[in-house]
Amino acid sequence: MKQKITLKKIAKEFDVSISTVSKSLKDSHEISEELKEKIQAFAKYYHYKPNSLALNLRNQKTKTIGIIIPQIVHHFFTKVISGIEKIANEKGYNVMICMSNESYEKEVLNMDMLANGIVDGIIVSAAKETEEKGNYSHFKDLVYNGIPLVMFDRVINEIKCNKVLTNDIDGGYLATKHLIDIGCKNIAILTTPDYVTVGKLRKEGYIYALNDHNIIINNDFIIKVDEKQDTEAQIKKLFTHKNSPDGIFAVNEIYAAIAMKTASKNGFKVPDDVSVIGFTDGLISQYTSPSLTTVAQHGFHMGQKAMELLLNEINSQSPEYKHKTSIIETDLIFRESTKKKLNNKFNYND
Amino acid sequence: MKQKITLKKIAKEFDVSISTVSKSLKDSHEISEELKEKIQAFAKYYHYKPNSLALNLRNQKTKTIGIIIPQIVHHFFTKVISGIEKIANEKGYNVMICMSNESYEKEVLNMDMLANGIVDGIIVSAAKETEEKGNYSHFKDLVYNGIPLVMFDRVINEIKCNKVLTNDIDGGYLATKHLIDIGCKNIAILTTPDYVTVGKLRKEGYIYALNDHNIIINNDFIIKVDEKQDTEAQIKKLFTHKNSPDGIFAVNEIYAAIAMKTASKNGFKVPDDVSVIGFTDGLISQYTSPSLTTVAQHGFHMGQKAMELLLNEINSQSPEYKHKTSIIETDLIFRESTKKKLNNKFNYND
DNA sequence: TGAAACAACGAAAACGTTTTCGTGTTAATA
DNA sequence: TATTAACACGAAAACGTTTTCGTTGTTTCA
Repeated sequence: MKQKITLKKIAKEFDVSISTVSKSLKDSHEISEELKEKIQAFAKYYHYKPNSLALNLRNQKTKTIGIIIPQIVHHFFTKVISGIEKIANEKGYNVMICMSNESYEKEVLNMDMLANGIVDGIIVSAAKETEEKGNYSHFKDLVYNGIPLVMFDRVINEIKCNKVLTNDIDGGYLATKHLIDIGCKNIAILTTPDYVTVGKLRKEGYIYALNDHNIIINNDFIIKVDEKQDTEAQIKKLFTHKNSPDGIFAVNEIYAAIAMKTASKNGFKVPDDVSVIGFTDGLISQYTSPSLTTVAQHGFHMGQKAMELLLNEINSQSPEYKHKTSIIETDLIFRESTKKKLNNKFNYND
Repeated sequence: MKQKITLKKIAKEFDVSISTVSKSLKDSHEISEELKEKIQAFAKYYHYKPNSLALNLRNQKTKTIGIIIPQIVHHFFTKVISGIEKIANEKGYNVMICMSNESYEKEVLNMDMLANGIVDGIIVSAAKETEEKGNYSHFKDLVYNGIPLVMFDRVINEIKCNKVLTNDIDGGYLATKHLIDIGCKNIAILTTPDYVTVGKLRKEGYIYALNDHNIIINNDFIIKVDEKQDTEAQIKKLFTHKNSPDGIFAVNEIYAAIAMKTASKNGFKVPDDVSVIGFTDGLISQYTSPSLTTVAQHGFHMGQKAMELLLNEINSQSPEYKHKTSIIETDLIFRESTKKKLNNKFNYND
């Protein structure tokens, strides 16, 4: 591999000192116009670019931030990344993305790697395994070392850092209430095991909504999907029961899509026999048919907010920076997988 | 922000030299057991980790590779990233992902940024704008500077570097031939403008297949989707024509999904009235209904291959490394959006 | 003519490592 | 007792920058 051109090499070429070259390229008044021009021309010809590593080392900052996400093949996370990247770019920052693949060990590894000087701050969404294990010492170390940190979506309460989260409870409530509003009586939920915080919270919203409307919770209608098993088989139970649901709230769009397919296969029409509502406004929701009514999570906005909070902390000089938590509200997007609202009587709740 | 612990600080603490500390932490035999233990304990207590920037600068390599992709909210690209990341990880490399957002300028910017020492090699898929402009000097500079480079999917022929590409012509051929095989006579294609190479190639495959089966090309059936306009409106023309297609080949899954919706809206049933086949096996293809027959592009595999080629070049000492081109074949995935193959007569082509 | 000002450049430190090559002390050997 | 080996450590260079603070040699002014 060809050797890159450096200040030292230019210096040798003109038989001057490194300082002189550096100053010339910065157009310093200390250097004669004549010499400057020659050096600048030479540098340009050889495409001289200062070595970033050296600069970063000297400046003790890299203008790079790190992101650790559980998965990259995931619409929501890529939306968040886009949001982060937009703000980062506007402020002259670069972005380094790492994947934990939902593994605790990889999350720790990535964090160690990022924390050793190569980034000015870190944005992370916790791996499922981390949430399951409950071992958060790597986050604590990060905070202890004073490295700016923002957690988003899958945040950990006991870590003192900036946080950006979806109002999951409210989202779950909204979704469930919408099913109630359109006349559903038997409302099921497809959720995750409780250690996945967002699933748990969305389920709480579901329960609040049912309680508020005096609907009795039916535990047969709460399906905690185990992803190690066959998802469809677990959902199928809903339709083979004696009383099947007329509304389904899925905490993500994959579960919603599978629910719609499973419903069809078992002779239930969406939305006539059963209304389905999802969470996260991804591609599936838009392009499946019937298209999916869903709770929009505004991932792009979350990313922007996360980056803003991170920049705040990075640029804050004060040693006892005050961490912020930003809650992003959800919105319902009405599409074809839920029945239209009944308009033949007044709805005092509106 | 708290100051990070460094060799220098440890050295001062024990009133020894930096070298002694460094050697102690590397468990060098040159240092007495007694001192080593003390220093190691101290370092561990304060979570000492060598500064990566300093190490990278010294070693003249970073064990990091850069990826530049046009978009991140895109199933195929995230699949490729996963593949790259898997191999990278196995070999102890980290991955830095940048987005060009299909912009030539951002592509150049990202490349300049990566090329200044912070990565050992770069994997890139060109932005649409770059393909449109035809200005490839940033790639040439990279190669000129001897920085290992792999291009994938959207590759540029005249750049001398490693390449990984989908057999797009063959994929287009396969898709079209399948439509012919199931009995379609009027086959339309939804493609991109010609400057998007992959779209152009897939269209070529389409044309080859039609020619091979003596079907006359109908220019009304070749829709080059202009994404600045309303996509659905452009597709709708197909169904309002006097003779509408009974088969549609879409060069990506979004176009396919929109085609299916548009067909439905205009009273055409999929697959009974019109069979639809897509390209790229993404989430939409799997979860839409009817689920989409599609040409699988094997993004994960492409990513793995790209990383392997890159590592080959990085680890190659020889100055005139021989670049390789790896072509990844496509596969048809049969689902519900195309009619079943007719089995009532022998098909000698099978 | 002497001091002061200025122009044009170089030396060196600093960022944090690793590693080669000393160097001084003690112990073993001839 | 003189030489050598082993031991335990330090100095310094190197990676590539930037920047502060000299250090020259020339010019200006009283």
